[in-house]
Amino acid sequence: MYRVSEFSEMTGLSKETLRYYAEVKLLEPVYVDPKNKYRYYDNGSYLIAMILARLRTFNFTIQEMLSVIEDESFENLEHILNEKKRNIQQKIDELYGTIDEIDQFLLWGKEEDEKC
Amino acid sequence: MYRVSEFSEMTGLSKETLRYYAEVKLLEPVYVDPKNKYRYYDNGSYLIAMILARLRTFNFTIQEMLSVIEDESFENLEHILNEKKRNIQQKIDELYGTIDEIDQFLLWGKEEDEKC
DNA sequence: ATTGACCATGTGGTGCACAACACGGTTTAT
DNA sequence: ATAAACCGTGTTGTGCACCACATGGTCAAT
Repeated sequence: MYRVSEFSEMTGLSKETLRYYAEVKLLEPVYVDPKNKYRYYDNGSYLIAMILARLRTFNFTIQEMLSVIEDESFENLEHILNEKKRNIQQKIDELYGTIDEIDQFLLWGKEEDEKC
Repeated sequence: MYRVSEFSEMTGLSKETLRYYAEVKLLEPVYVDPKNKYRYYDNGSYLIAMILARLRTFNFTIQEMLSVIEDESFENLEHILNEKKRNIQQKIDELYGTIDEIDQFLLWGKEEDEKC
């Protein structure tokens, strides 16, 4: 059983982040001392925290992470990750589209120059 | 000289957006009636509003638009647009990086499966 | 003169994921 | 016992680009 400070160092998630994750039911402490209200985490928490930290680097939102966690067996994790990949690809396509638009705009500027 | 409502319809920028753009000195009305405080725009404003609307579709931030507008001759516009293109390309590269990371994570999951 | 459409200002809210306090209680080490 | 280190809650702030009021004044047409 680890207290927040220790768990924070173990996982790389700040105390505030841990508190927030508990608040949004993303990663709740396994035990809360009724006297202190001190929150305790264990090795199971650690495993989940590691996954969450990873998902965060994949730009997962809290909602998306919740959908991963709610499925305790992680059966859908692969599916969700593939969906995420498609989302990212879509963003990439949009960005390429923006580059195209900028190119057209630049081209339009040149044409105007020629007219003058 | 156009009043906000008319100018809003002409440009596709909402009244609130116009007000906000005036506040941040991005597009100020050419004339403000001292009695009314009514704000008036003209054809010059229209040209600038069109450019701003365009830049907005290119995901320009207010600060970036300001840097475009401050240079009244638009001499640096081409340069700024090219810089923007590089920024976008960088974001695209990052997103591809994220896809790679997800792929590695998925691969790691498969290896774990094999061990079991 | 009255009604409806227009205008301005000021304030608060939006979404996201926390960070940064302040305040007060608790635990641990000396 | 005392001080340092830790813990909790609650509240506010952050950045961005607006949107949505509420309030009160103004303009145009009838």
